[in-house]
Amino acid sequence: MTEVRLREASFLILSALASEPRHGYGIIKDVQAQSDGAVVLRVGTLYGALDRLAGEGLIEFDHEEVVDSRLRRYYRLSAAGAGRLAQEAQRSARQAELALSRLATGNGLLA
Amino acid sequence: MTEVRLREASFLILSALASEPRHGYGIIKDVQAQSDGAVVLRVGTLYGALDRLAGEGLIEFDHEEVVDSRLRRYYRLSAAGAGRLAQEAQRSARQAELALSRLATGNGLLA
DNA sequence: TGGCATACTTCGGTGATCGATATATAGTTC
DNA sequence: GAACTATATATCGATCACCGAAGTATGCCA
Repeated sequence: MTEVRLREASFLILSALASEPRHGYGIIKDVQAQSDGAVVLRVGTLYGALDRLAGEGLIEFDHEEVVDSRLRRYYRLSAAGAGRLAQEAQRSARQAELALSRLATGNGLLA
Repeated sequence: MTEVRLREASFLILSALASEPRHGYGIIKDVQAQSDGAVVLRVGTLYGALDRLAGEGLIEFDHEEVVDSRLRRYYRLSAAGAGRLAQEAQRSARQAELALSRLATGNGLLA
């Protein structure tokens, strides 16, 4: 376990890129849509995380394009990023399942 | 979204207490067992988190006992903590499921 | 006697995220 | 045409959860 765990924001960014390459603002919108508006990814978090994730090789620069005179910089998930995301998602799912089963096992804590 | 999200360590602590009241060292052991040894909760993280979670009303002091001349301070999950854990676990499970389904939708990223 | 497991305390460091500010274009509403 | 919202990226100081390490102490086992 020297491996550093993914924070939630990083997880959501990788998840956003798992469906298709997206640009920064598109990632923010996807994360918001993904969670029914519950999770708002801050720009300060996003652009910092994008640099870091690219540095770790989990995402890659895809291409740039200009739409309505505005630059869009697209990123895609790398193979390493996909593997990492899959691993984290499985771990996360196991933890969630365990927590829910423990809560359900009549300890009277849940109404 | 003013609500602060649970970090992984805090989630695992609440999950450990979801089955029964435990003392600090017992929580560390449970988290380790929960994850087949993959997640090691550090003592510095634990005792800090315990104070914080108690301050937020998510866990409560249960009782103290002395076993083999060593003090054990037990904590239990509060009703608020159980609700919060359930909510976080459901959100986490949804996110994990979505990420996995996106990865599986033939983007060629996963071998 | 030395080592390992148990058990809690404290505290400095780090880094991911927050929150705010900045710049710029396009479209909408009054 | 002024004001506002949405789109789009950049930057930077502050915060705080978590890490990592060291300390104190007891009991058990070889």
